[in-house]
Amino acid sequence: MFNVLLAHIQEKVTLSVGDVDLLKSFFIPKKLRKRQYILQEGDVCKYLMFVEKGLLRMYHVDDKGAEHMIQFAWEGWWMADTYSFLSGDISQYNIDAIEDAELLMITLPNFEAMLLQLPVMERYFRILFQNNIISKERRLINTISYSAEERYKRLVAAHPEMIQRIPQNLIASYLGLTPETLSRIRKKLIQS
Amino acid sequence: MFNVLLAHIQEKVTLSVGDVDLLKSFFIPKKLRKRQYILQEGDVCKYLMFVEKGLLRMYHVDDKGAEHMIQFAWEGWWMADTYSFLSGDISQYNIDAIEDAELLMITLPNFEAMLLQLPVMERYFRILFQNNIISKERRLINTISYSAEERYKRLVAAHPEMIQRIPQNLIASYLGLTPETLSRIRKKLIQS
DNA sequence: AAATTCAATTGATTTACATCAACCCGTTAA
DNA sequence: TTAACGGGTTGATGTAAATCAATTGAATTT
Repeated sequence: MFNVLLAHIQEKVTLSVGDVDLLKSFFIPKKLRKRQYILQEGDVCKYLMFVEKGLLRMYHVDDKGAEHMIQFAWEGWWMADTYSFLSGDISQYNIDAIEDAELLMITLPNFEAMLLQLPVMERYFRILFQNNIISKERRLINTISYSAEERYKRLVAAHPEMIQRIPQNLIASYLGLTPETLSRIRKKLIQS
Repeated sequence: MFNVLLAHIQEKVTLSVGDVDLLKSFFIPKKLRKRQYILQEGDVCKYLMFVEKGLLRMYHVDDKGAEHMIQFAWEGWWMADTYSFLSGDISQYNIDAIEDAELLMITLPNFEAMLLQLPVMERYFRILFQNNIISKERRLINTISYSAEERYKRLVAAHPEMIQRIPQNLIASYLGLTPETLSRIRKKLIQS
């Protein structure tokens, strides 16, 4: 159950055997069926979630009812509305499962306790957040600087796994496009 | 010289008098004139920079020579190409001064030494990076989900200081717009 | 104070992408 | 076995924002 999480942490920092047991005690395991919500707009995001298995998406629904994909997370990724989780304010976002999933979840009180009792986890999360900033920045540059076609090509180059695993209409939304536009772009790229 | 930085850190964590002296020793002060580069595309970002005074911008230049503003930083903000700084790879970005500036800079070796010698700074940077993720996520949602006019209105509401202090053509670029489009949006909003 | 550069505005035109609508295919389900 | 649904494609049309171009005004430099 904790295999993926422990591997992920031990890539970045060192844990003793005692640390591992203590660490595990802060988490709650949870299984999700495909299409099942774990966070809905208007609720507070009570957990930081690590994906042991499966695939999640976080998305925002705008005034016109259109969905905008913020993030995907599969094995080895964390997922949460960071702002809602840390502040306790209600979330603007939804999180649900694209594929059946197994999660390890931690509450804010447990997260804070964990950081105090296992100071090495401050380092783990600092590094994790660092990397997160880098990838968010990249994505932002891409959306601001490039055309739809270039954005898609860059995504294929940078994250081919995403293209394979995630339905095309969700990829379109992630790129800030309609499904029709992405379909036409792909057609054009295949032909040339 | 260290007033703004120390206040910023002590908002988030507690430093002893000894800590403060040690902390200061890791930083290099630097003054920048308006228009002066501190990072150019193709160079490695050697420093994490804290702005004590003045105003900086980080931007990306695309294939067609167009500039895209990634971030602004004034008193109390950190600035760097995080990826280049941490990885040592060359940067795709430029950083220069919009107004004369005074910086406190730290190298990667000193950054790492600081985190080891002052573990409380792990916490400070974890919190800093957390907040950074939240604001990057917000900006991304805005660019993906809203029209040009709505994006501008949301920026005015969220960061009125930015509108006052930063030239309009740079704001346009930050929003992913041409200066002409932003000018027309403003005209329309003033009239109504 | 003249000259040069930089920033903002306005108008005319173009274009990338969205929207609307119909249709197809494969899966799930009644 | 026939609906019903989700996901993808294709075509016709609309529109928000980009591009191109000219003008004015501010700010720097000489």
